[in-house]
Amino acid sequence: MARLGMPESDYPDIRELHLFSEVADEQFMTLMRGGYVQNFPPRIELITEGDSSDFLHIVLSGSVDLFSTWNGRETSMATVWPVSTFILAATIKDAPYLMSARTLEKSRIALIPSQDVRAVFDVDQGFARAIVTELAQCYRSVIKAQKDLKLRTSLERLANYLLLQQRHSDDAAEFDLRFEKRRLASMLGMTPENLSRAFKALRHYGVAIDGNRIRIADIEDLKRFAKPDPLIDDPST
Amino acid sequence: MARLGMPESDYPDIRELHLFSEVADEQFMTLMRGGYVQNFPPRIELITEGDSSDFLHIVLSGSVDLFSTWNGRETSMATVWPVSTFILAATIKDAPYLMSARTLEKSRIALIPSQDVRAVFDVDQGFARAIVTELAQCYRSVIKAQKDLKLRTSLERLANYLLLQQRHSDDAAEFDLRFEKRRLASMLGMTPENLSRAFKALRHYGVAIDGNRIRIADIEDLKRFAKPDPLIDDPST
DNA sequence: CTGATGACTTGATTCAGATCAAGAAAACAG
DNA sequence: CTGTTTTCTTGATCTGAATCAAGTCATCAG
Repeated sequence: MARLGMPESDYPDIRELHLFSEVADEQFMTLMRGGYVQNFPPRIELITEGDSSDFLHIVLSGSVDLFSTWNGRETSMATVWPVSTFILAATIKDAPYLMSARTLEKSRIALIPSQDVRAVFDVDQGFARAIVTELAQCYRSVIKAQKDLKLRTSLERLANYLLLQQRHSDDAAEFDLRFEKRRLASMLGMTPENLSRAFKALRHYGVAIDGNRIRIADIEDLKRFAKPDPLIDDPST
Repeated sequence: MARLGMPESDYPDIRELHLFSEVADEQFMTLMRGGYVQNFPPRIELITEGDSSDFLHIVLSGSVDLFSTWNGRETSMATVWPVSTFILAATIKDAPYLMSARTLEKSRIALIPSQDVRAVFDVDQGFARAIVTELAQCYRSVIKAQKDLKLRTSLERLANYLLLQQRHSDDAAEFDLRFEKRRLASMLGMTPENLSRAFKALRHYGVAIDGNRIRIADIEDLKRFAKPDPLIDDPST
């Protein structure tokens, strides 16, 4: 967890992010020079909801769980994979975090002071445009998640999640779940026990599970049940 | 529903919107000249999810329900009151609508061609900045809604909704519900039957209901149950 | 006023999903 | 390798909420 300056070797990965690709060189260097990089062990809480947003975070490697709590309950809201940013909205608005974040595994995180982000946003047209696109994308993702939650049962959510993960694995008939089941359950808005039962229930539609390994015998069969909809399940639109 | 040009009398209301307040006069006029205004009767579907986003919509009077459907089910996602815009994200991204919209009552709606919005966005720094703020605000609103849904029971959601409406009514002990109960139920993610029972259940915490009239006998009592949290319930943060 | 329509309420029942409890399997530390 | 811890699974039970079915109330056109 030692504090390092931002190593130049990390610049290219960040530069390739949609968010930074159109920033002028000079402004990009301003952001990089002001930022730094930390390596975190697993399960470290990076930010806590309610705190003020001092840094824009970028996951360079590992993964990060965004979660929220209320009245002793907790729920996973999203998982952030490399290379992407999180809590952009709070940074831009200079408002408190609405979600907490913790590392899921050993992770390398870049931190860029929020005031630098806001300053560059004010002077760099390309950066401003990229931020707009990014925020619009984030907004639409959450809307899709909300539709998923309000319109589907937990079994339907799981079925569609599996179809999406399969596409993510180049349509292979077999693939591994990307994270542990207890968190998957929380993401899908259900308990671990119920997830276990849901996997069993999907056997009727040709889904076999062995540990983290998923095998989908007949995609069309599963699709008939899951009824995937690009307006909910397609992350790109 | 007759098509009108945009009457100049509507300019001031739109100009006062946060989104347009920083736009240069010239660009503002461009947007206004390209737009137009329509009056719609109640329950007219303005846009349908999946369609391409040709216009940015602005509610000048009346109100609009944003809802989504899947597999024969339907849910209300949000209600838009004057004067504000909707489907900004789709307009900016030039992506299909994720939600449908219908008027709840007789409503006056301004429509501004999406391509004009994108064009002005490209040349007007003040507009770009306002769009970012607006999108960040929208994003955070949906995150709050999702926390509300995932972390609370329907009874808790109703209790917090009532507390919010009361604040909205200048903390009066009595106030009217702003829309019909069947839509409130859908907004809160429950059935009309269950909403009815939820109102009865809240009598234990001093909530009296007569038609659309709500009376909260002891706010502190209700708060003890509802446990309102600014990170979920405060629309301004 | 009267009948019709749609909104709301109430009760009975069903169902999805949570909770509780315990055991099995896997991961991990020493 | 061994004991410990954690995750995962399975079964039993409970609960929040949906559904089904009637009935009440309000609104409104004629």
